[in-house]
Amino acid sequence: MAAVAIKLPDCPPVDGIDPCSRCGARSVSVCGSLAESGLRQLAALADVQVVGANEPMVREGDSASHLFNITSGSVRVYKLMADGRRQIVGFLYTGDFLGLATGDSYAFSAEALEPVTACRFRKTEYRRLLQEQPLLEAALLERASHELAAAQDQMLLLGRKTALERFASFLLDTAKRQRRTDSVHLSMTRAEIADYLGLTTETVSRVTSKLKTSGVIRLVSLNEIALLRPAALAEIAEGG
Amino acid sequence: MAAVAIKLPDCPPVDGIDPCSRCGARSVSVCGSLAESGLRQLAALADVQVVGANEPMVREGDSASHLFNITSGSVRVYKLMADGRRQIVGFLYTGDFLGLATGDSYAFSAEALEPVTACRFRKTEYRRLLQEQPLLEAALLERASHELAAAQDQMLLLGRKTALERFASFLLDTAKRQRRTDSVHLSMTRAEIADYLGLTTETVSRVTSKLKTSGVIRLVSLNEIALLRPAALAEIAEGG
DNA sequence: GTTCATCCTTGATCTGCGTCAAACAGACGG
DNA sequence: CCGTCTGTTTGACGCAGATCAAGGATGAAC
Repeated sequence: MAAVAIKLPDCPPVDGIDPCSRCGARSVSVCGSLAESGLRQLAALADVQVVGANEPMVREGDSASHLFNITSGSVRVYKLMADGRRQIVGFLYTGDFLGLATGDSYAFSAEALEPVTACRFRKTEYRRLLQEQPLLEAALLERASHELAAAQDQMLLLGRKTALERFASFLLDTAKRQRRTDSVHLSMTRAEIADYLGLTTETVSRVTSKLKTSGVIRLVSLNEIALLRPAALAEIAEGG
Repeated sequence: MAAVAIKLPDCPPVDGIDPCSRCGARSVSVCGSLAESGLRQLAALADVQVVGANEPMVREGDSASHLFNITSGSVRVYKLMADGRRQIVGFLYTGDFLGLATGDSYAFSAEALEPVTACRFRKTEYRRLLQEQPLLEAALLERASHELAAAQDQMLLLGRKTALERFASFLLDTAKRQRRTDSVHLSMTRAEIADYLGLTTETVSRVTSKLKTSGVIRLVSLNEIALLRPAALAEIAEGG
């Protein structure tokens, strides 16, 4: 089934009942930078989109007509080579923005990892709004800066870290993004972790076992990992 | 010797003789987005900095007090691990902006590859100017988007490409940034190329020889490579 | 509960690139 | 011109992680 896009009714100017004001993602999104009036303008441009697990949101090469703000769920963003090699360039969660690194056409594909809701904007309309809302533009620039810094961390990881260091870094980073310190929930498969870390499924499985055996982590379930010794994990992640 | 920073005299409001209007980098920099008045404001904030080859511009961990616009020369931007492993996350050339991916402190070091001139700005002052000059902010956001897309390409390269594919990609990308199609000038050493591509000096040397032997490139000198068959190089870069 | 499909783990073997080592080539000062 | 220094190239060998292969766990459908 294709992703569903529902056009919201134009927001009536009644404080407190527009969709954004009740949106749980607002505090962690770029739209959190906007005041009432700006928020109403933004809401007027938004399609609320519901995407089922493993359904596509954008496809590499397609004309980059839309931008997205993830309001719940998680997303894999990846690039493919002609022979099928895949590099996942990021996982997105509630509050993340999809479409920053975009020219005329998308340079990546994005699919829901688990059911996703997102606000979808026409790029042209969003651009126009940015001109009127410098706070939103500043928030986007801030977000882009953080993503760029994260991308540089990932380059260090992919270019210079060992398999064990990569996985340790991944666990810590994911925990941090989930605002947790002693456990991580993994909404992706081992194969997806591998394609994010520049490894294979087997290697991810092996380093998981290694950390388990050495008492640094514990598998509560397949997707839930307890970080028993976060400091040791950090030490490993930095090559210590 | 430490980098020299010269404070420019406040620009007199005489058209045509302020430093920016004669700056060769303007057309390829974010400041190209500014009109006369904005440009004068920007010039008033700028220190013109001259940095000798291999001298530092920013050091990882230092408080991120300045931003830079490279007006000539080239720069290596890199991250280090505790044991000395280095990942070069980018090479900067004329027109490039240094400091986008920056929080409170620099997450990378940057050093001149060859003698560099740059406009240096206090971050606090630059931020204030951004609020008054939405065109500049938009240009920066645009720049950040491009860098993010480039970072994703680099993740694919580091995570999934072979040594030969990495080097071919590097040659094409560098040629493109130099607006050339049939030759590349390399202002960095083999070791620096290696640290950019997640390889070793020896491997870079070996793949260079391989491309040379197969007639795809020719070494005009150590730093000047002729691209004899650019299409073949592109094919290799994409894994074809 | 049973069946099926998907995902995960573990073991054996292979290989691309790293490591170690040595010769070679420009650049520069004297 | 020669010696020195730094950077590059090439060869021999080793290893981290890929590949190949086989079981084991998990969960959804019925």
